[in-house]
Amino acid sequence: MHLSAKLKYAVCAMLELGLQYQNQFISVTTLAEKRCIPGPFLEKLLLQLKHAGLTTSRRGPDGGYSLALPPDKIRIGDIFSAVEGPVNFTKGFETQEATEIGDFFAEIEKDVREALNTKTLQELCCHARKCKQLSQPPHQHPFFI
Amino acid sequence: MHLSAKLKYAVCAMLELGLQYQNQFISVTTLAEKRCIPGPFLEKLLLQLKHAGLTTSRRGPDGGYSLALPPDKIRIGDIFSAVEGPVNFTKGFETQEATEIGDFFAEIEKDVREALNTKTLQELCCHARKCKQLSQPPHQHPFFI
DNA sequence: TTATTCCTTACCAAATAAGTCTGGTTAATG
DNA sequence: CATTAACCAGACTTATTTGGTAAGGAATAA
Repeated sequence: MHLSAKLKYAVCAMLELGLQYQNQFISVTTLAEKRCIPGPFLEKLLLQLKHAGLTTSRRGPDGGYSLALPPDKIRIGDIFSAVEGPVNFTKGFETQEATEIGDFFAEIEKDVREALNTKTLQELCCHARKCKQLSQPPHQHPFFI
Repeated sequence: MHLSAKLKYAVCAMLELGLQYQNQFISVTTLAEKRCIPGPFLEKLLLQLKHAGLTTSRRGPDGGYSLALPPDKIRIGDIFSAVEGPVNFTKGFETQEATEIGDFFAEIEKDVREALNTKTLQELCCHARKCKQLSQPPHQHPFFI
C-alpha cells in the first residue's frame, strides 16, 4: 500500500511552491528541472491542483504557477484528495454490506482523513528547511563584535 | 482514493469467518455464495490471508477455512496489509527527498497505520450482529412469567 | 507582434487488477 | 482402498489505471 508516483510528484511540487511562496511565479519547466519531474506530466498535475484550488497560475512571459493559499492553510490531506480523489472507504459495498460494514468503515475513514489533515504544507516546508540547513556547510557569516 | 474490490472481498470474508468463529470450517464455495464473491477469486484470496497468518484451513471433505486467531486479536489493519502489503508512505522518494519529505511522511504513515489498527475484527463482528438484529423482525420469544 | 508560458486534447505503452481455467494434492469416509 | 470433497498452485485472459508523450491553441508581458 504505497503512494502513487503522481502523488509523490504532487507533494514534491507543492513543497517547492511552498518554499518559494510570495516570490515570483515558477514556470513548469523550472520546477520540473529542479525537482526531476517529467515536464508534460507535471504540467497536467499542476493544472489538476489548480482546479482543486491549491495552486494559481499566470500565462505569458514570467508566468508560471504559485500556491493559491498560504502554506499553513494547505493540509497534506488536501493534496491527497486533489490528486487521488477524496478518501472514501464506504463506497462500493453492496446494499447489504453498506450497513454491515460501511458504517463501521466510515469511522476508520474519518480517522485516516484526520491523520492526513493534521499536518500542513507549512510544517513540511519547515521540516525541509531544517534538512537543508543541516546538509549544507554552515554559512560563514561576517563576524561583528 | 477508494478501497480495492479485493480488499472489500477480504473484509467481507473475514467478517463471515469471524461470525462463525469456533464452529466448523467453511468451504470456499459456501463462503463465496453467501457473500457473493467470485469463487476462484476468493480461493486465492483466502490462501493469501492464510500465508499472512490470518486464516487456517483443512483439506478434504468437511474441510474449509477458518480464522487462525480469535477475532479480537485480528486488527483491521492486519487485513489491509495482508491484502495490499504494509502501509508505506516513505518508499520511492529519491535520495534527496528521502530526508526532506520521507521523514515527514513517516509520521503521517504512523498515524494512518494507527487509524487502521485501533479497530479489530471483533468489533466489526459486533457491529454486524447489531445490524442483523435490527433488520430482522424481532423474534417471538416464548413468554415466561 | 512576438516570445513565452499556461491550457487543452488526444494518444500510447506498460503495469496492475480482477477474474478464469486446469490440474494437482490432501484427507475423511464407506 | 477407492471415491469424493475440499484446498493448493500456476498459467492465462481481459479490462482498467497509471505514467508519460505530442501537438496545437490561448493569453500576456515586453
